[in-house]
Amino acid sequence: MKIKVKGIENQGARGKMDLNERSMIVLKGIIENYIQNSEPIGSRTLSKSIGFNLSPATIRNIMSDLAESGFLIQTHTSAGRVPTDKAYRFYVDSLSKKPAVPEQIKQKLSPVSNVQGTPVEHILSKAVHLLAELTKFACVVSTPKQSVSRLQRIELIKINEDRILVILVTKAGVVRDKIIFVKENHSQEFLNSVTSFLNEEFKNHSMQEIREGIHQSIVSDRHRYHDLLAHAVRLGKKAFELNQPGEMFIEGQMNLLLDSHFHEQSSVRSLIDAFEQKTAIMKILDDSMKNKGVHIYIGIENDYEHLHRCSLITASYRNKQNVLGSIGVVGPTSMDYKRIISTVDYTAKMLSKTISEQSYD
Amino acid sequence: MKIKVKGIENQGARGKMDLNERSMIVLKGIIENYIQNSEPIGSRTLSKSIGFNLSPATIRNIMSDLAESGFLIQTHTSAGRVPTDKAYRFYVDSLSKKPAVPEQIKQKLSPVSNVQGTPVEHILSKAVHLLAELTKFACVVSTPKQSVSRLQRIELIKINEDRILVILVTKAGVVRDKIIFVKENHSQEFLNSVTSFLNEEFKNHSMQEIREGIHQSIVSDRHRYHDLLAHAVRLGKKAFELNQPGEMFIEGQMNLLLDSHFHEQSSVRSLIDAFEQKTAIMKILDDSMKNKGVHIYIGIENDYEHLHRCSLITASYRNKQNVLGSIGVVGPTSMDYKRIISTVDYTAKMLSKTISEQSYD
DNA sequence: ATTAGCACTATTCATTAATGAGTGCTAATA
DNA sequence: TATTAGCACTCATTAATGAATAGTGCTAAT
Repeated sequence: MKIKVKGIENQGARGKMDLNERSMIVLKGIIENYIQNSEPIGSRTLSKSIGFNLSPATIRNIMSDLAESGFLIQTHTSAGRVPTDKAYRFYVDSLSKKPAVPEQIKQKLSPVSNVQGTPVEHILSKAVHLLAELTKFACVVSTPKQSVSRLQRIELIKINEDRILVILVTKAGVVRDKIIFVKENHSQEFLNSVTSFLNEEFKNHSMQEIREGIHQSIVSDRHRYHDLLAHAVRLGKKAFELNQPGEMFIEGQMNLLLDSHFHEQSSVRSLIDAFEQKTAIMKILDDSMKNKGVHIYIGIENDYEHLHRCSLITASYRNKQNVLGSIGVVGPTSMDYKRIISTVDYTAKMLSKTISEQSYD
Repeated sequence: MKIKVKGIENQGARGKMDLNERSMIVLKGIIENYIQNSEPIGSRTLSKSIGFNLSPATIRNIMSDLAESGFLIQTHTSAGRVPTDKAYRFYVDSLSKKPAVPEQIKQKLSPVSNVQGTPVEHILSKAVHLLAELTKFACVVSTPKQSVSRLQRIELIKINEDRILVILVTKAGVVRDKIIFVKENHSQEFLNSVTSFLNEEFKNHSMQEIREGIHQSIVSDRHRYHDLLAHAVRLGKKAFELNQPGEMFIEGQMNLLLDSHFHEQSSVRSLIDAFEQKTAIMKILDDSMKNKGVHIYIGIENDYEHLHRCSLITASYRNKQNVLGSIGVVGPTSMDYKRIISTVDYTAKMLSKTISEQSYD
């Protein structure tokens, strides 16, 4: 991932820098210009706009080298050169890790924290909405993962002879419900016993732990409960089964189709597919939950082919205990990385703060 | 809304029909062709495609009349004519109210009914997803209205000294949660008393009724409860306050931008705006809940200016007791009304059936 | 009342030429 | 030896032109 330059080691007239560094400047110049204007810049214009005193011809040589080592490509013979994914990768790696967040953006995102007693889903959807408005790209957020979140409370409510409504409240403040079907006709009183047993036993444990431990935990308590026990095992098992796939909110998809980089028929189809299937983007969001900080997936780095012309900037959000989910931006590879990275980072932090305050601890 | 024709009353050679009826046939022909091909049809081609033996010249005269009475417009002097909103209105009004649903569509929608124990939101999102896939337009569905749905159960769960989690379960199978903030530090036991009081008092009542009646109902019971009462009033009031705006799921927005009718810059902007704001579409969905059956809003008939180039086809869905919400399609005014109407109608019915089965009765 | 025929109009498409941005190479330069 | 000026070349974009086409409107004949 290092820049490769033709093997000339001479220090230039201005002493300070070798060729290597100089070509980095040129590359950066090209990238930033392309990000701004979405069109290739010529050697002449670049030679003026760049701080250095370099003639167009020299820049042409450098550009030629950069093209050879895979940082630039030409769409046709006499067109300017355009950055490749490799170039963007170099660019974002060279950015200082913590870009400042403009005050204006902070202002616009402030409504996220202004949510007394709203369900987590609403906070998420507000956040992703604002993010889309700010970035003018498509934005996604995954809802808190059930498996890692810890149990605050479980309720079993009898619906009729064979149906029980299960409500799971997690520490993260997420309420999940589902219906389970049973063969025996339990009374609500009986369900209440089971409920308090399950609450007592499993409060503060993660869903994952509960699913894994429910059998043995109950078995070890066998002498305490009798008839209750067998049923509690059965009900609990069903209740804690997670059968809901992770959800995802999407906003601003239409912004993408407006973007000049996706004007071709084929790109549009790809995008529609990517957002219709959801699984690919979901996987990336899941992946980004593994490590802290902002994650950047540039073009071809995405496993999913339909996203090869996109970059994704994601960051996980969390409460005090756990990483819960991820929020991110999907845009063209030529997006303004500085701005988007800082915005996503800030949004994720706001989200974490807000949700932590709402969490049930 | 009647067709206006130049006042010639003579019965033609083929006897059966006067001019009025004949021009209707012509109009219908133009509309159906335009729906199919998205481009104006000429008098010559139309004269062949139409069943009648009418010369192009005659058709031109008729078209001229239709244009004069506002059913057709010309984009430029020598172009074919294109149907106006008025024409589409005539067209859908002339359709038999119950078009058949193709078996293929029924097949594709069958997954909607295949949902053991899934929350209503998931059913809705699956339905709207499939509808978008089928119609290739943008589709929307509103979540069940809180106000009309009847209470199945309320739960009050203590979170900490000043926060209580309220869970409302409605007969429709919707679970809503929110946190309320209180000044007094109630024990969970106390909350349990309040809970069972509220459940006993208000089960099977609509949220609307509860909100209106909570005061007097409790007052009339004053002699039964003492300290409990004052608090129950306070808590209940907060608990049943609806502070969540109606939600809406959207799918397939991107399909619209692919459509040739929205290729102009300005149309695209309008669409993005309409889907970003949501309120306008939400209002239409709400409106369509008032009456049974399929509702059709054509172009200019929509109050919201940004939707003037769209038609909306909506239908409400319900459980056994109440109308809950609406599902609909947003497409160009030149959509294939026959197909879309029957598809939306069928989807709404499937949805009603599925949700009724899941409802808690 | 209907229709054939013709003049008229506007779009669309392909062709052409002019323009211009940008590169690659070579020879001159510091 | 690195840099630069100069020039030829390529390719895309644009505008202008003209032919072909689809369609109407009107008038006169049926």
